[in-house]
Amino acid sequence: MSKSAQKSAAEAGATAHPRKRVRRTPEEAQQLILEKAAARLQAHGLEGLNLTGVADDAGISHATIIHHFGSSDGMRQALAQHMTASLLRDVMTALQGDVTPEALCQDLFRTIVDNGHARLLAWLSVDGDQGIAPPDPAIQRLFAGVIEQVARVLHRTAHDAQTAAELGAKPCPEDLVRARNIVLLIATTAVGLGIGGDRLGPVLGLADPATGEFPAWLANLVIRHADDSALP
Amino acid sequence: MSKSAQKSAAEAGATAHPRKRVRRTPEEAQQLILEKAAARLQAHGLEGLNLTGVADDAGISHATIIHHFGSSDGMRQALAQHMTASLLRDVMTALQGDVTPEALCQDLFRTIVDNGHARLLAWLSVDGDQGIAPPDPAIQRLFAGVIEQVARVLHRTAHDAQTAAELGAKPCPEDLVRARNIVLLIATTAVGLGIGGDRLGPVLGLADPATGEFPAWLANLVIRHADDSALP
DNA sequence: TCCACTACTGACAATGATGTTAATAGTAGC
DNA sequence: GCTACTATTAACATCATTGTCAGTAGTGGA
Repeated sequence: MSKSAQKSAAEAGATAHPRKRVRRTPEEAQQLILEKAAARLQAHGLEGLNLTGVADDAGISHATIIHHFGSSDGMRQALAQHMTASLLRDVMTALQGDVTPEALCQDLFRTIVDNGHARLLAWLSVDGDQGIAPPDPAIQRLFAGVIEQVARVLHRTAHDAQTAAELGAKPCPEDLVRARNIVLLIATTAVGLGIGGDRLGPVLGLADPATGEFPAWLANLVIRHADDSALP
Repeated sequence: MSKSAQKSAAEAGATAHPRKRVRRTPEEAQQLILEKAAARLQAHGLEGLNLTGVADDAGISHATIIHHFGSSDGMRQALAQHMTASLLRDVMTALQGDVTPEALCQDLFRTIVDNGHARLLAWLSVDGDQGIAPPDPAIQRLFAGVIEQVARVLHRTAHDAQTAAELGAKPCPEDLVRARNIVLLIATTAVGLGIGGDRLGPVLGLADPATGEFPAWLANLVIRHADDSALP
């Protein structure tokens, strides 16, 4: 039981001096808290994502976190939304650039596994007071953008039509349907890898599923299937 | 916060009578505990999977669980192995029967989502003292069997060779490689769906990802790709 | 300068989970 | 029946975390 890594440099002195107060705007305070929370998640896993731990790292009292997020669960929900949005923005950028699907999958899986997105989502799903909160509108828009962009890539791959005009045009409905399925597949796979990949891989004879050849295989599978029609 | 559903019928009287003791063999006791634990997991989610809760449901004291499994974490590890083995046996049976891949995927996903396999794995990965324990030899064998059987199905689909002789033969190495990837893909997807499927689906415009057409789409994608060669 | 507002804090209470221990009670073997 | 063994138990001790509350201290606006 690795119940270490608590309490940062704060309160090293013997006599408990009242802490020097720093007054921030609510936005600044929330930003600071989410920053430290994300760092703790990555460094110590989810058990490090508690009020006192995050508060210590941020140099504030845990009551302050409750003040801003309402509860411990509120903090984690906010962090999940924060991380998801950031991740989706990265994916969007990659999709708009000239990153190959293989490279995108590899990057995405590695990021999710390393940064703990999957585990945070898992925690919320498992222990959260209200499960995973419904994504806010900004995240919904980001997802919609990713789907649309994937549909464009599918269309391009299938028809070899690379003119700027066609790429800018609205994707056709069939491509959108495929894109939805593909995004769901990639997202769920990423979460699954983040949770059980390190155990599942060795059992299946695949050393490091999140960074080995599996992501490339998956990307290839999805892309090559792009020009197939729907179910027979 | 549904913090109810604690304490079963036990100890309803005012005066705390000493509990009637039932002495079981260790196997019986462990069986009973795992049974009640699985039921609690399905009914109340993971927060119901604690010593006192399971003990109350089983009509025993929580110290008994510690006696048999060493710790709270030990109980959950054992439950994970128990459920995984049971699930793999079901998959094996389905693969050996004449179940279509689409139906198999749908069944598998629904089972995992409903029974909480994914969430339990998630918990172990997230909060477990030692993460997810390495699968025991029995589970390793089950996985190997599933991979081999999937390889056979791939071979059959690709070459249309349905003679009993060919089906019984050892699968060729390329089929095995594909089977490994496919099993990993299906497994991680199942876990991902169990964790975030209910939130992810609506966002992506897919109502019920675990039981809708997504599983069939995925099975189809995997099977139709079976005769493709490796990465280009 | 003063004042209202609120971000912030320390101390406390409540909770609930986990694990330990010494004692108790079934049960198998003699 | 007696005894050794151990499954089982109640009570206790520990611990972490969460949340509350009344008071404190920065800060912007008058």
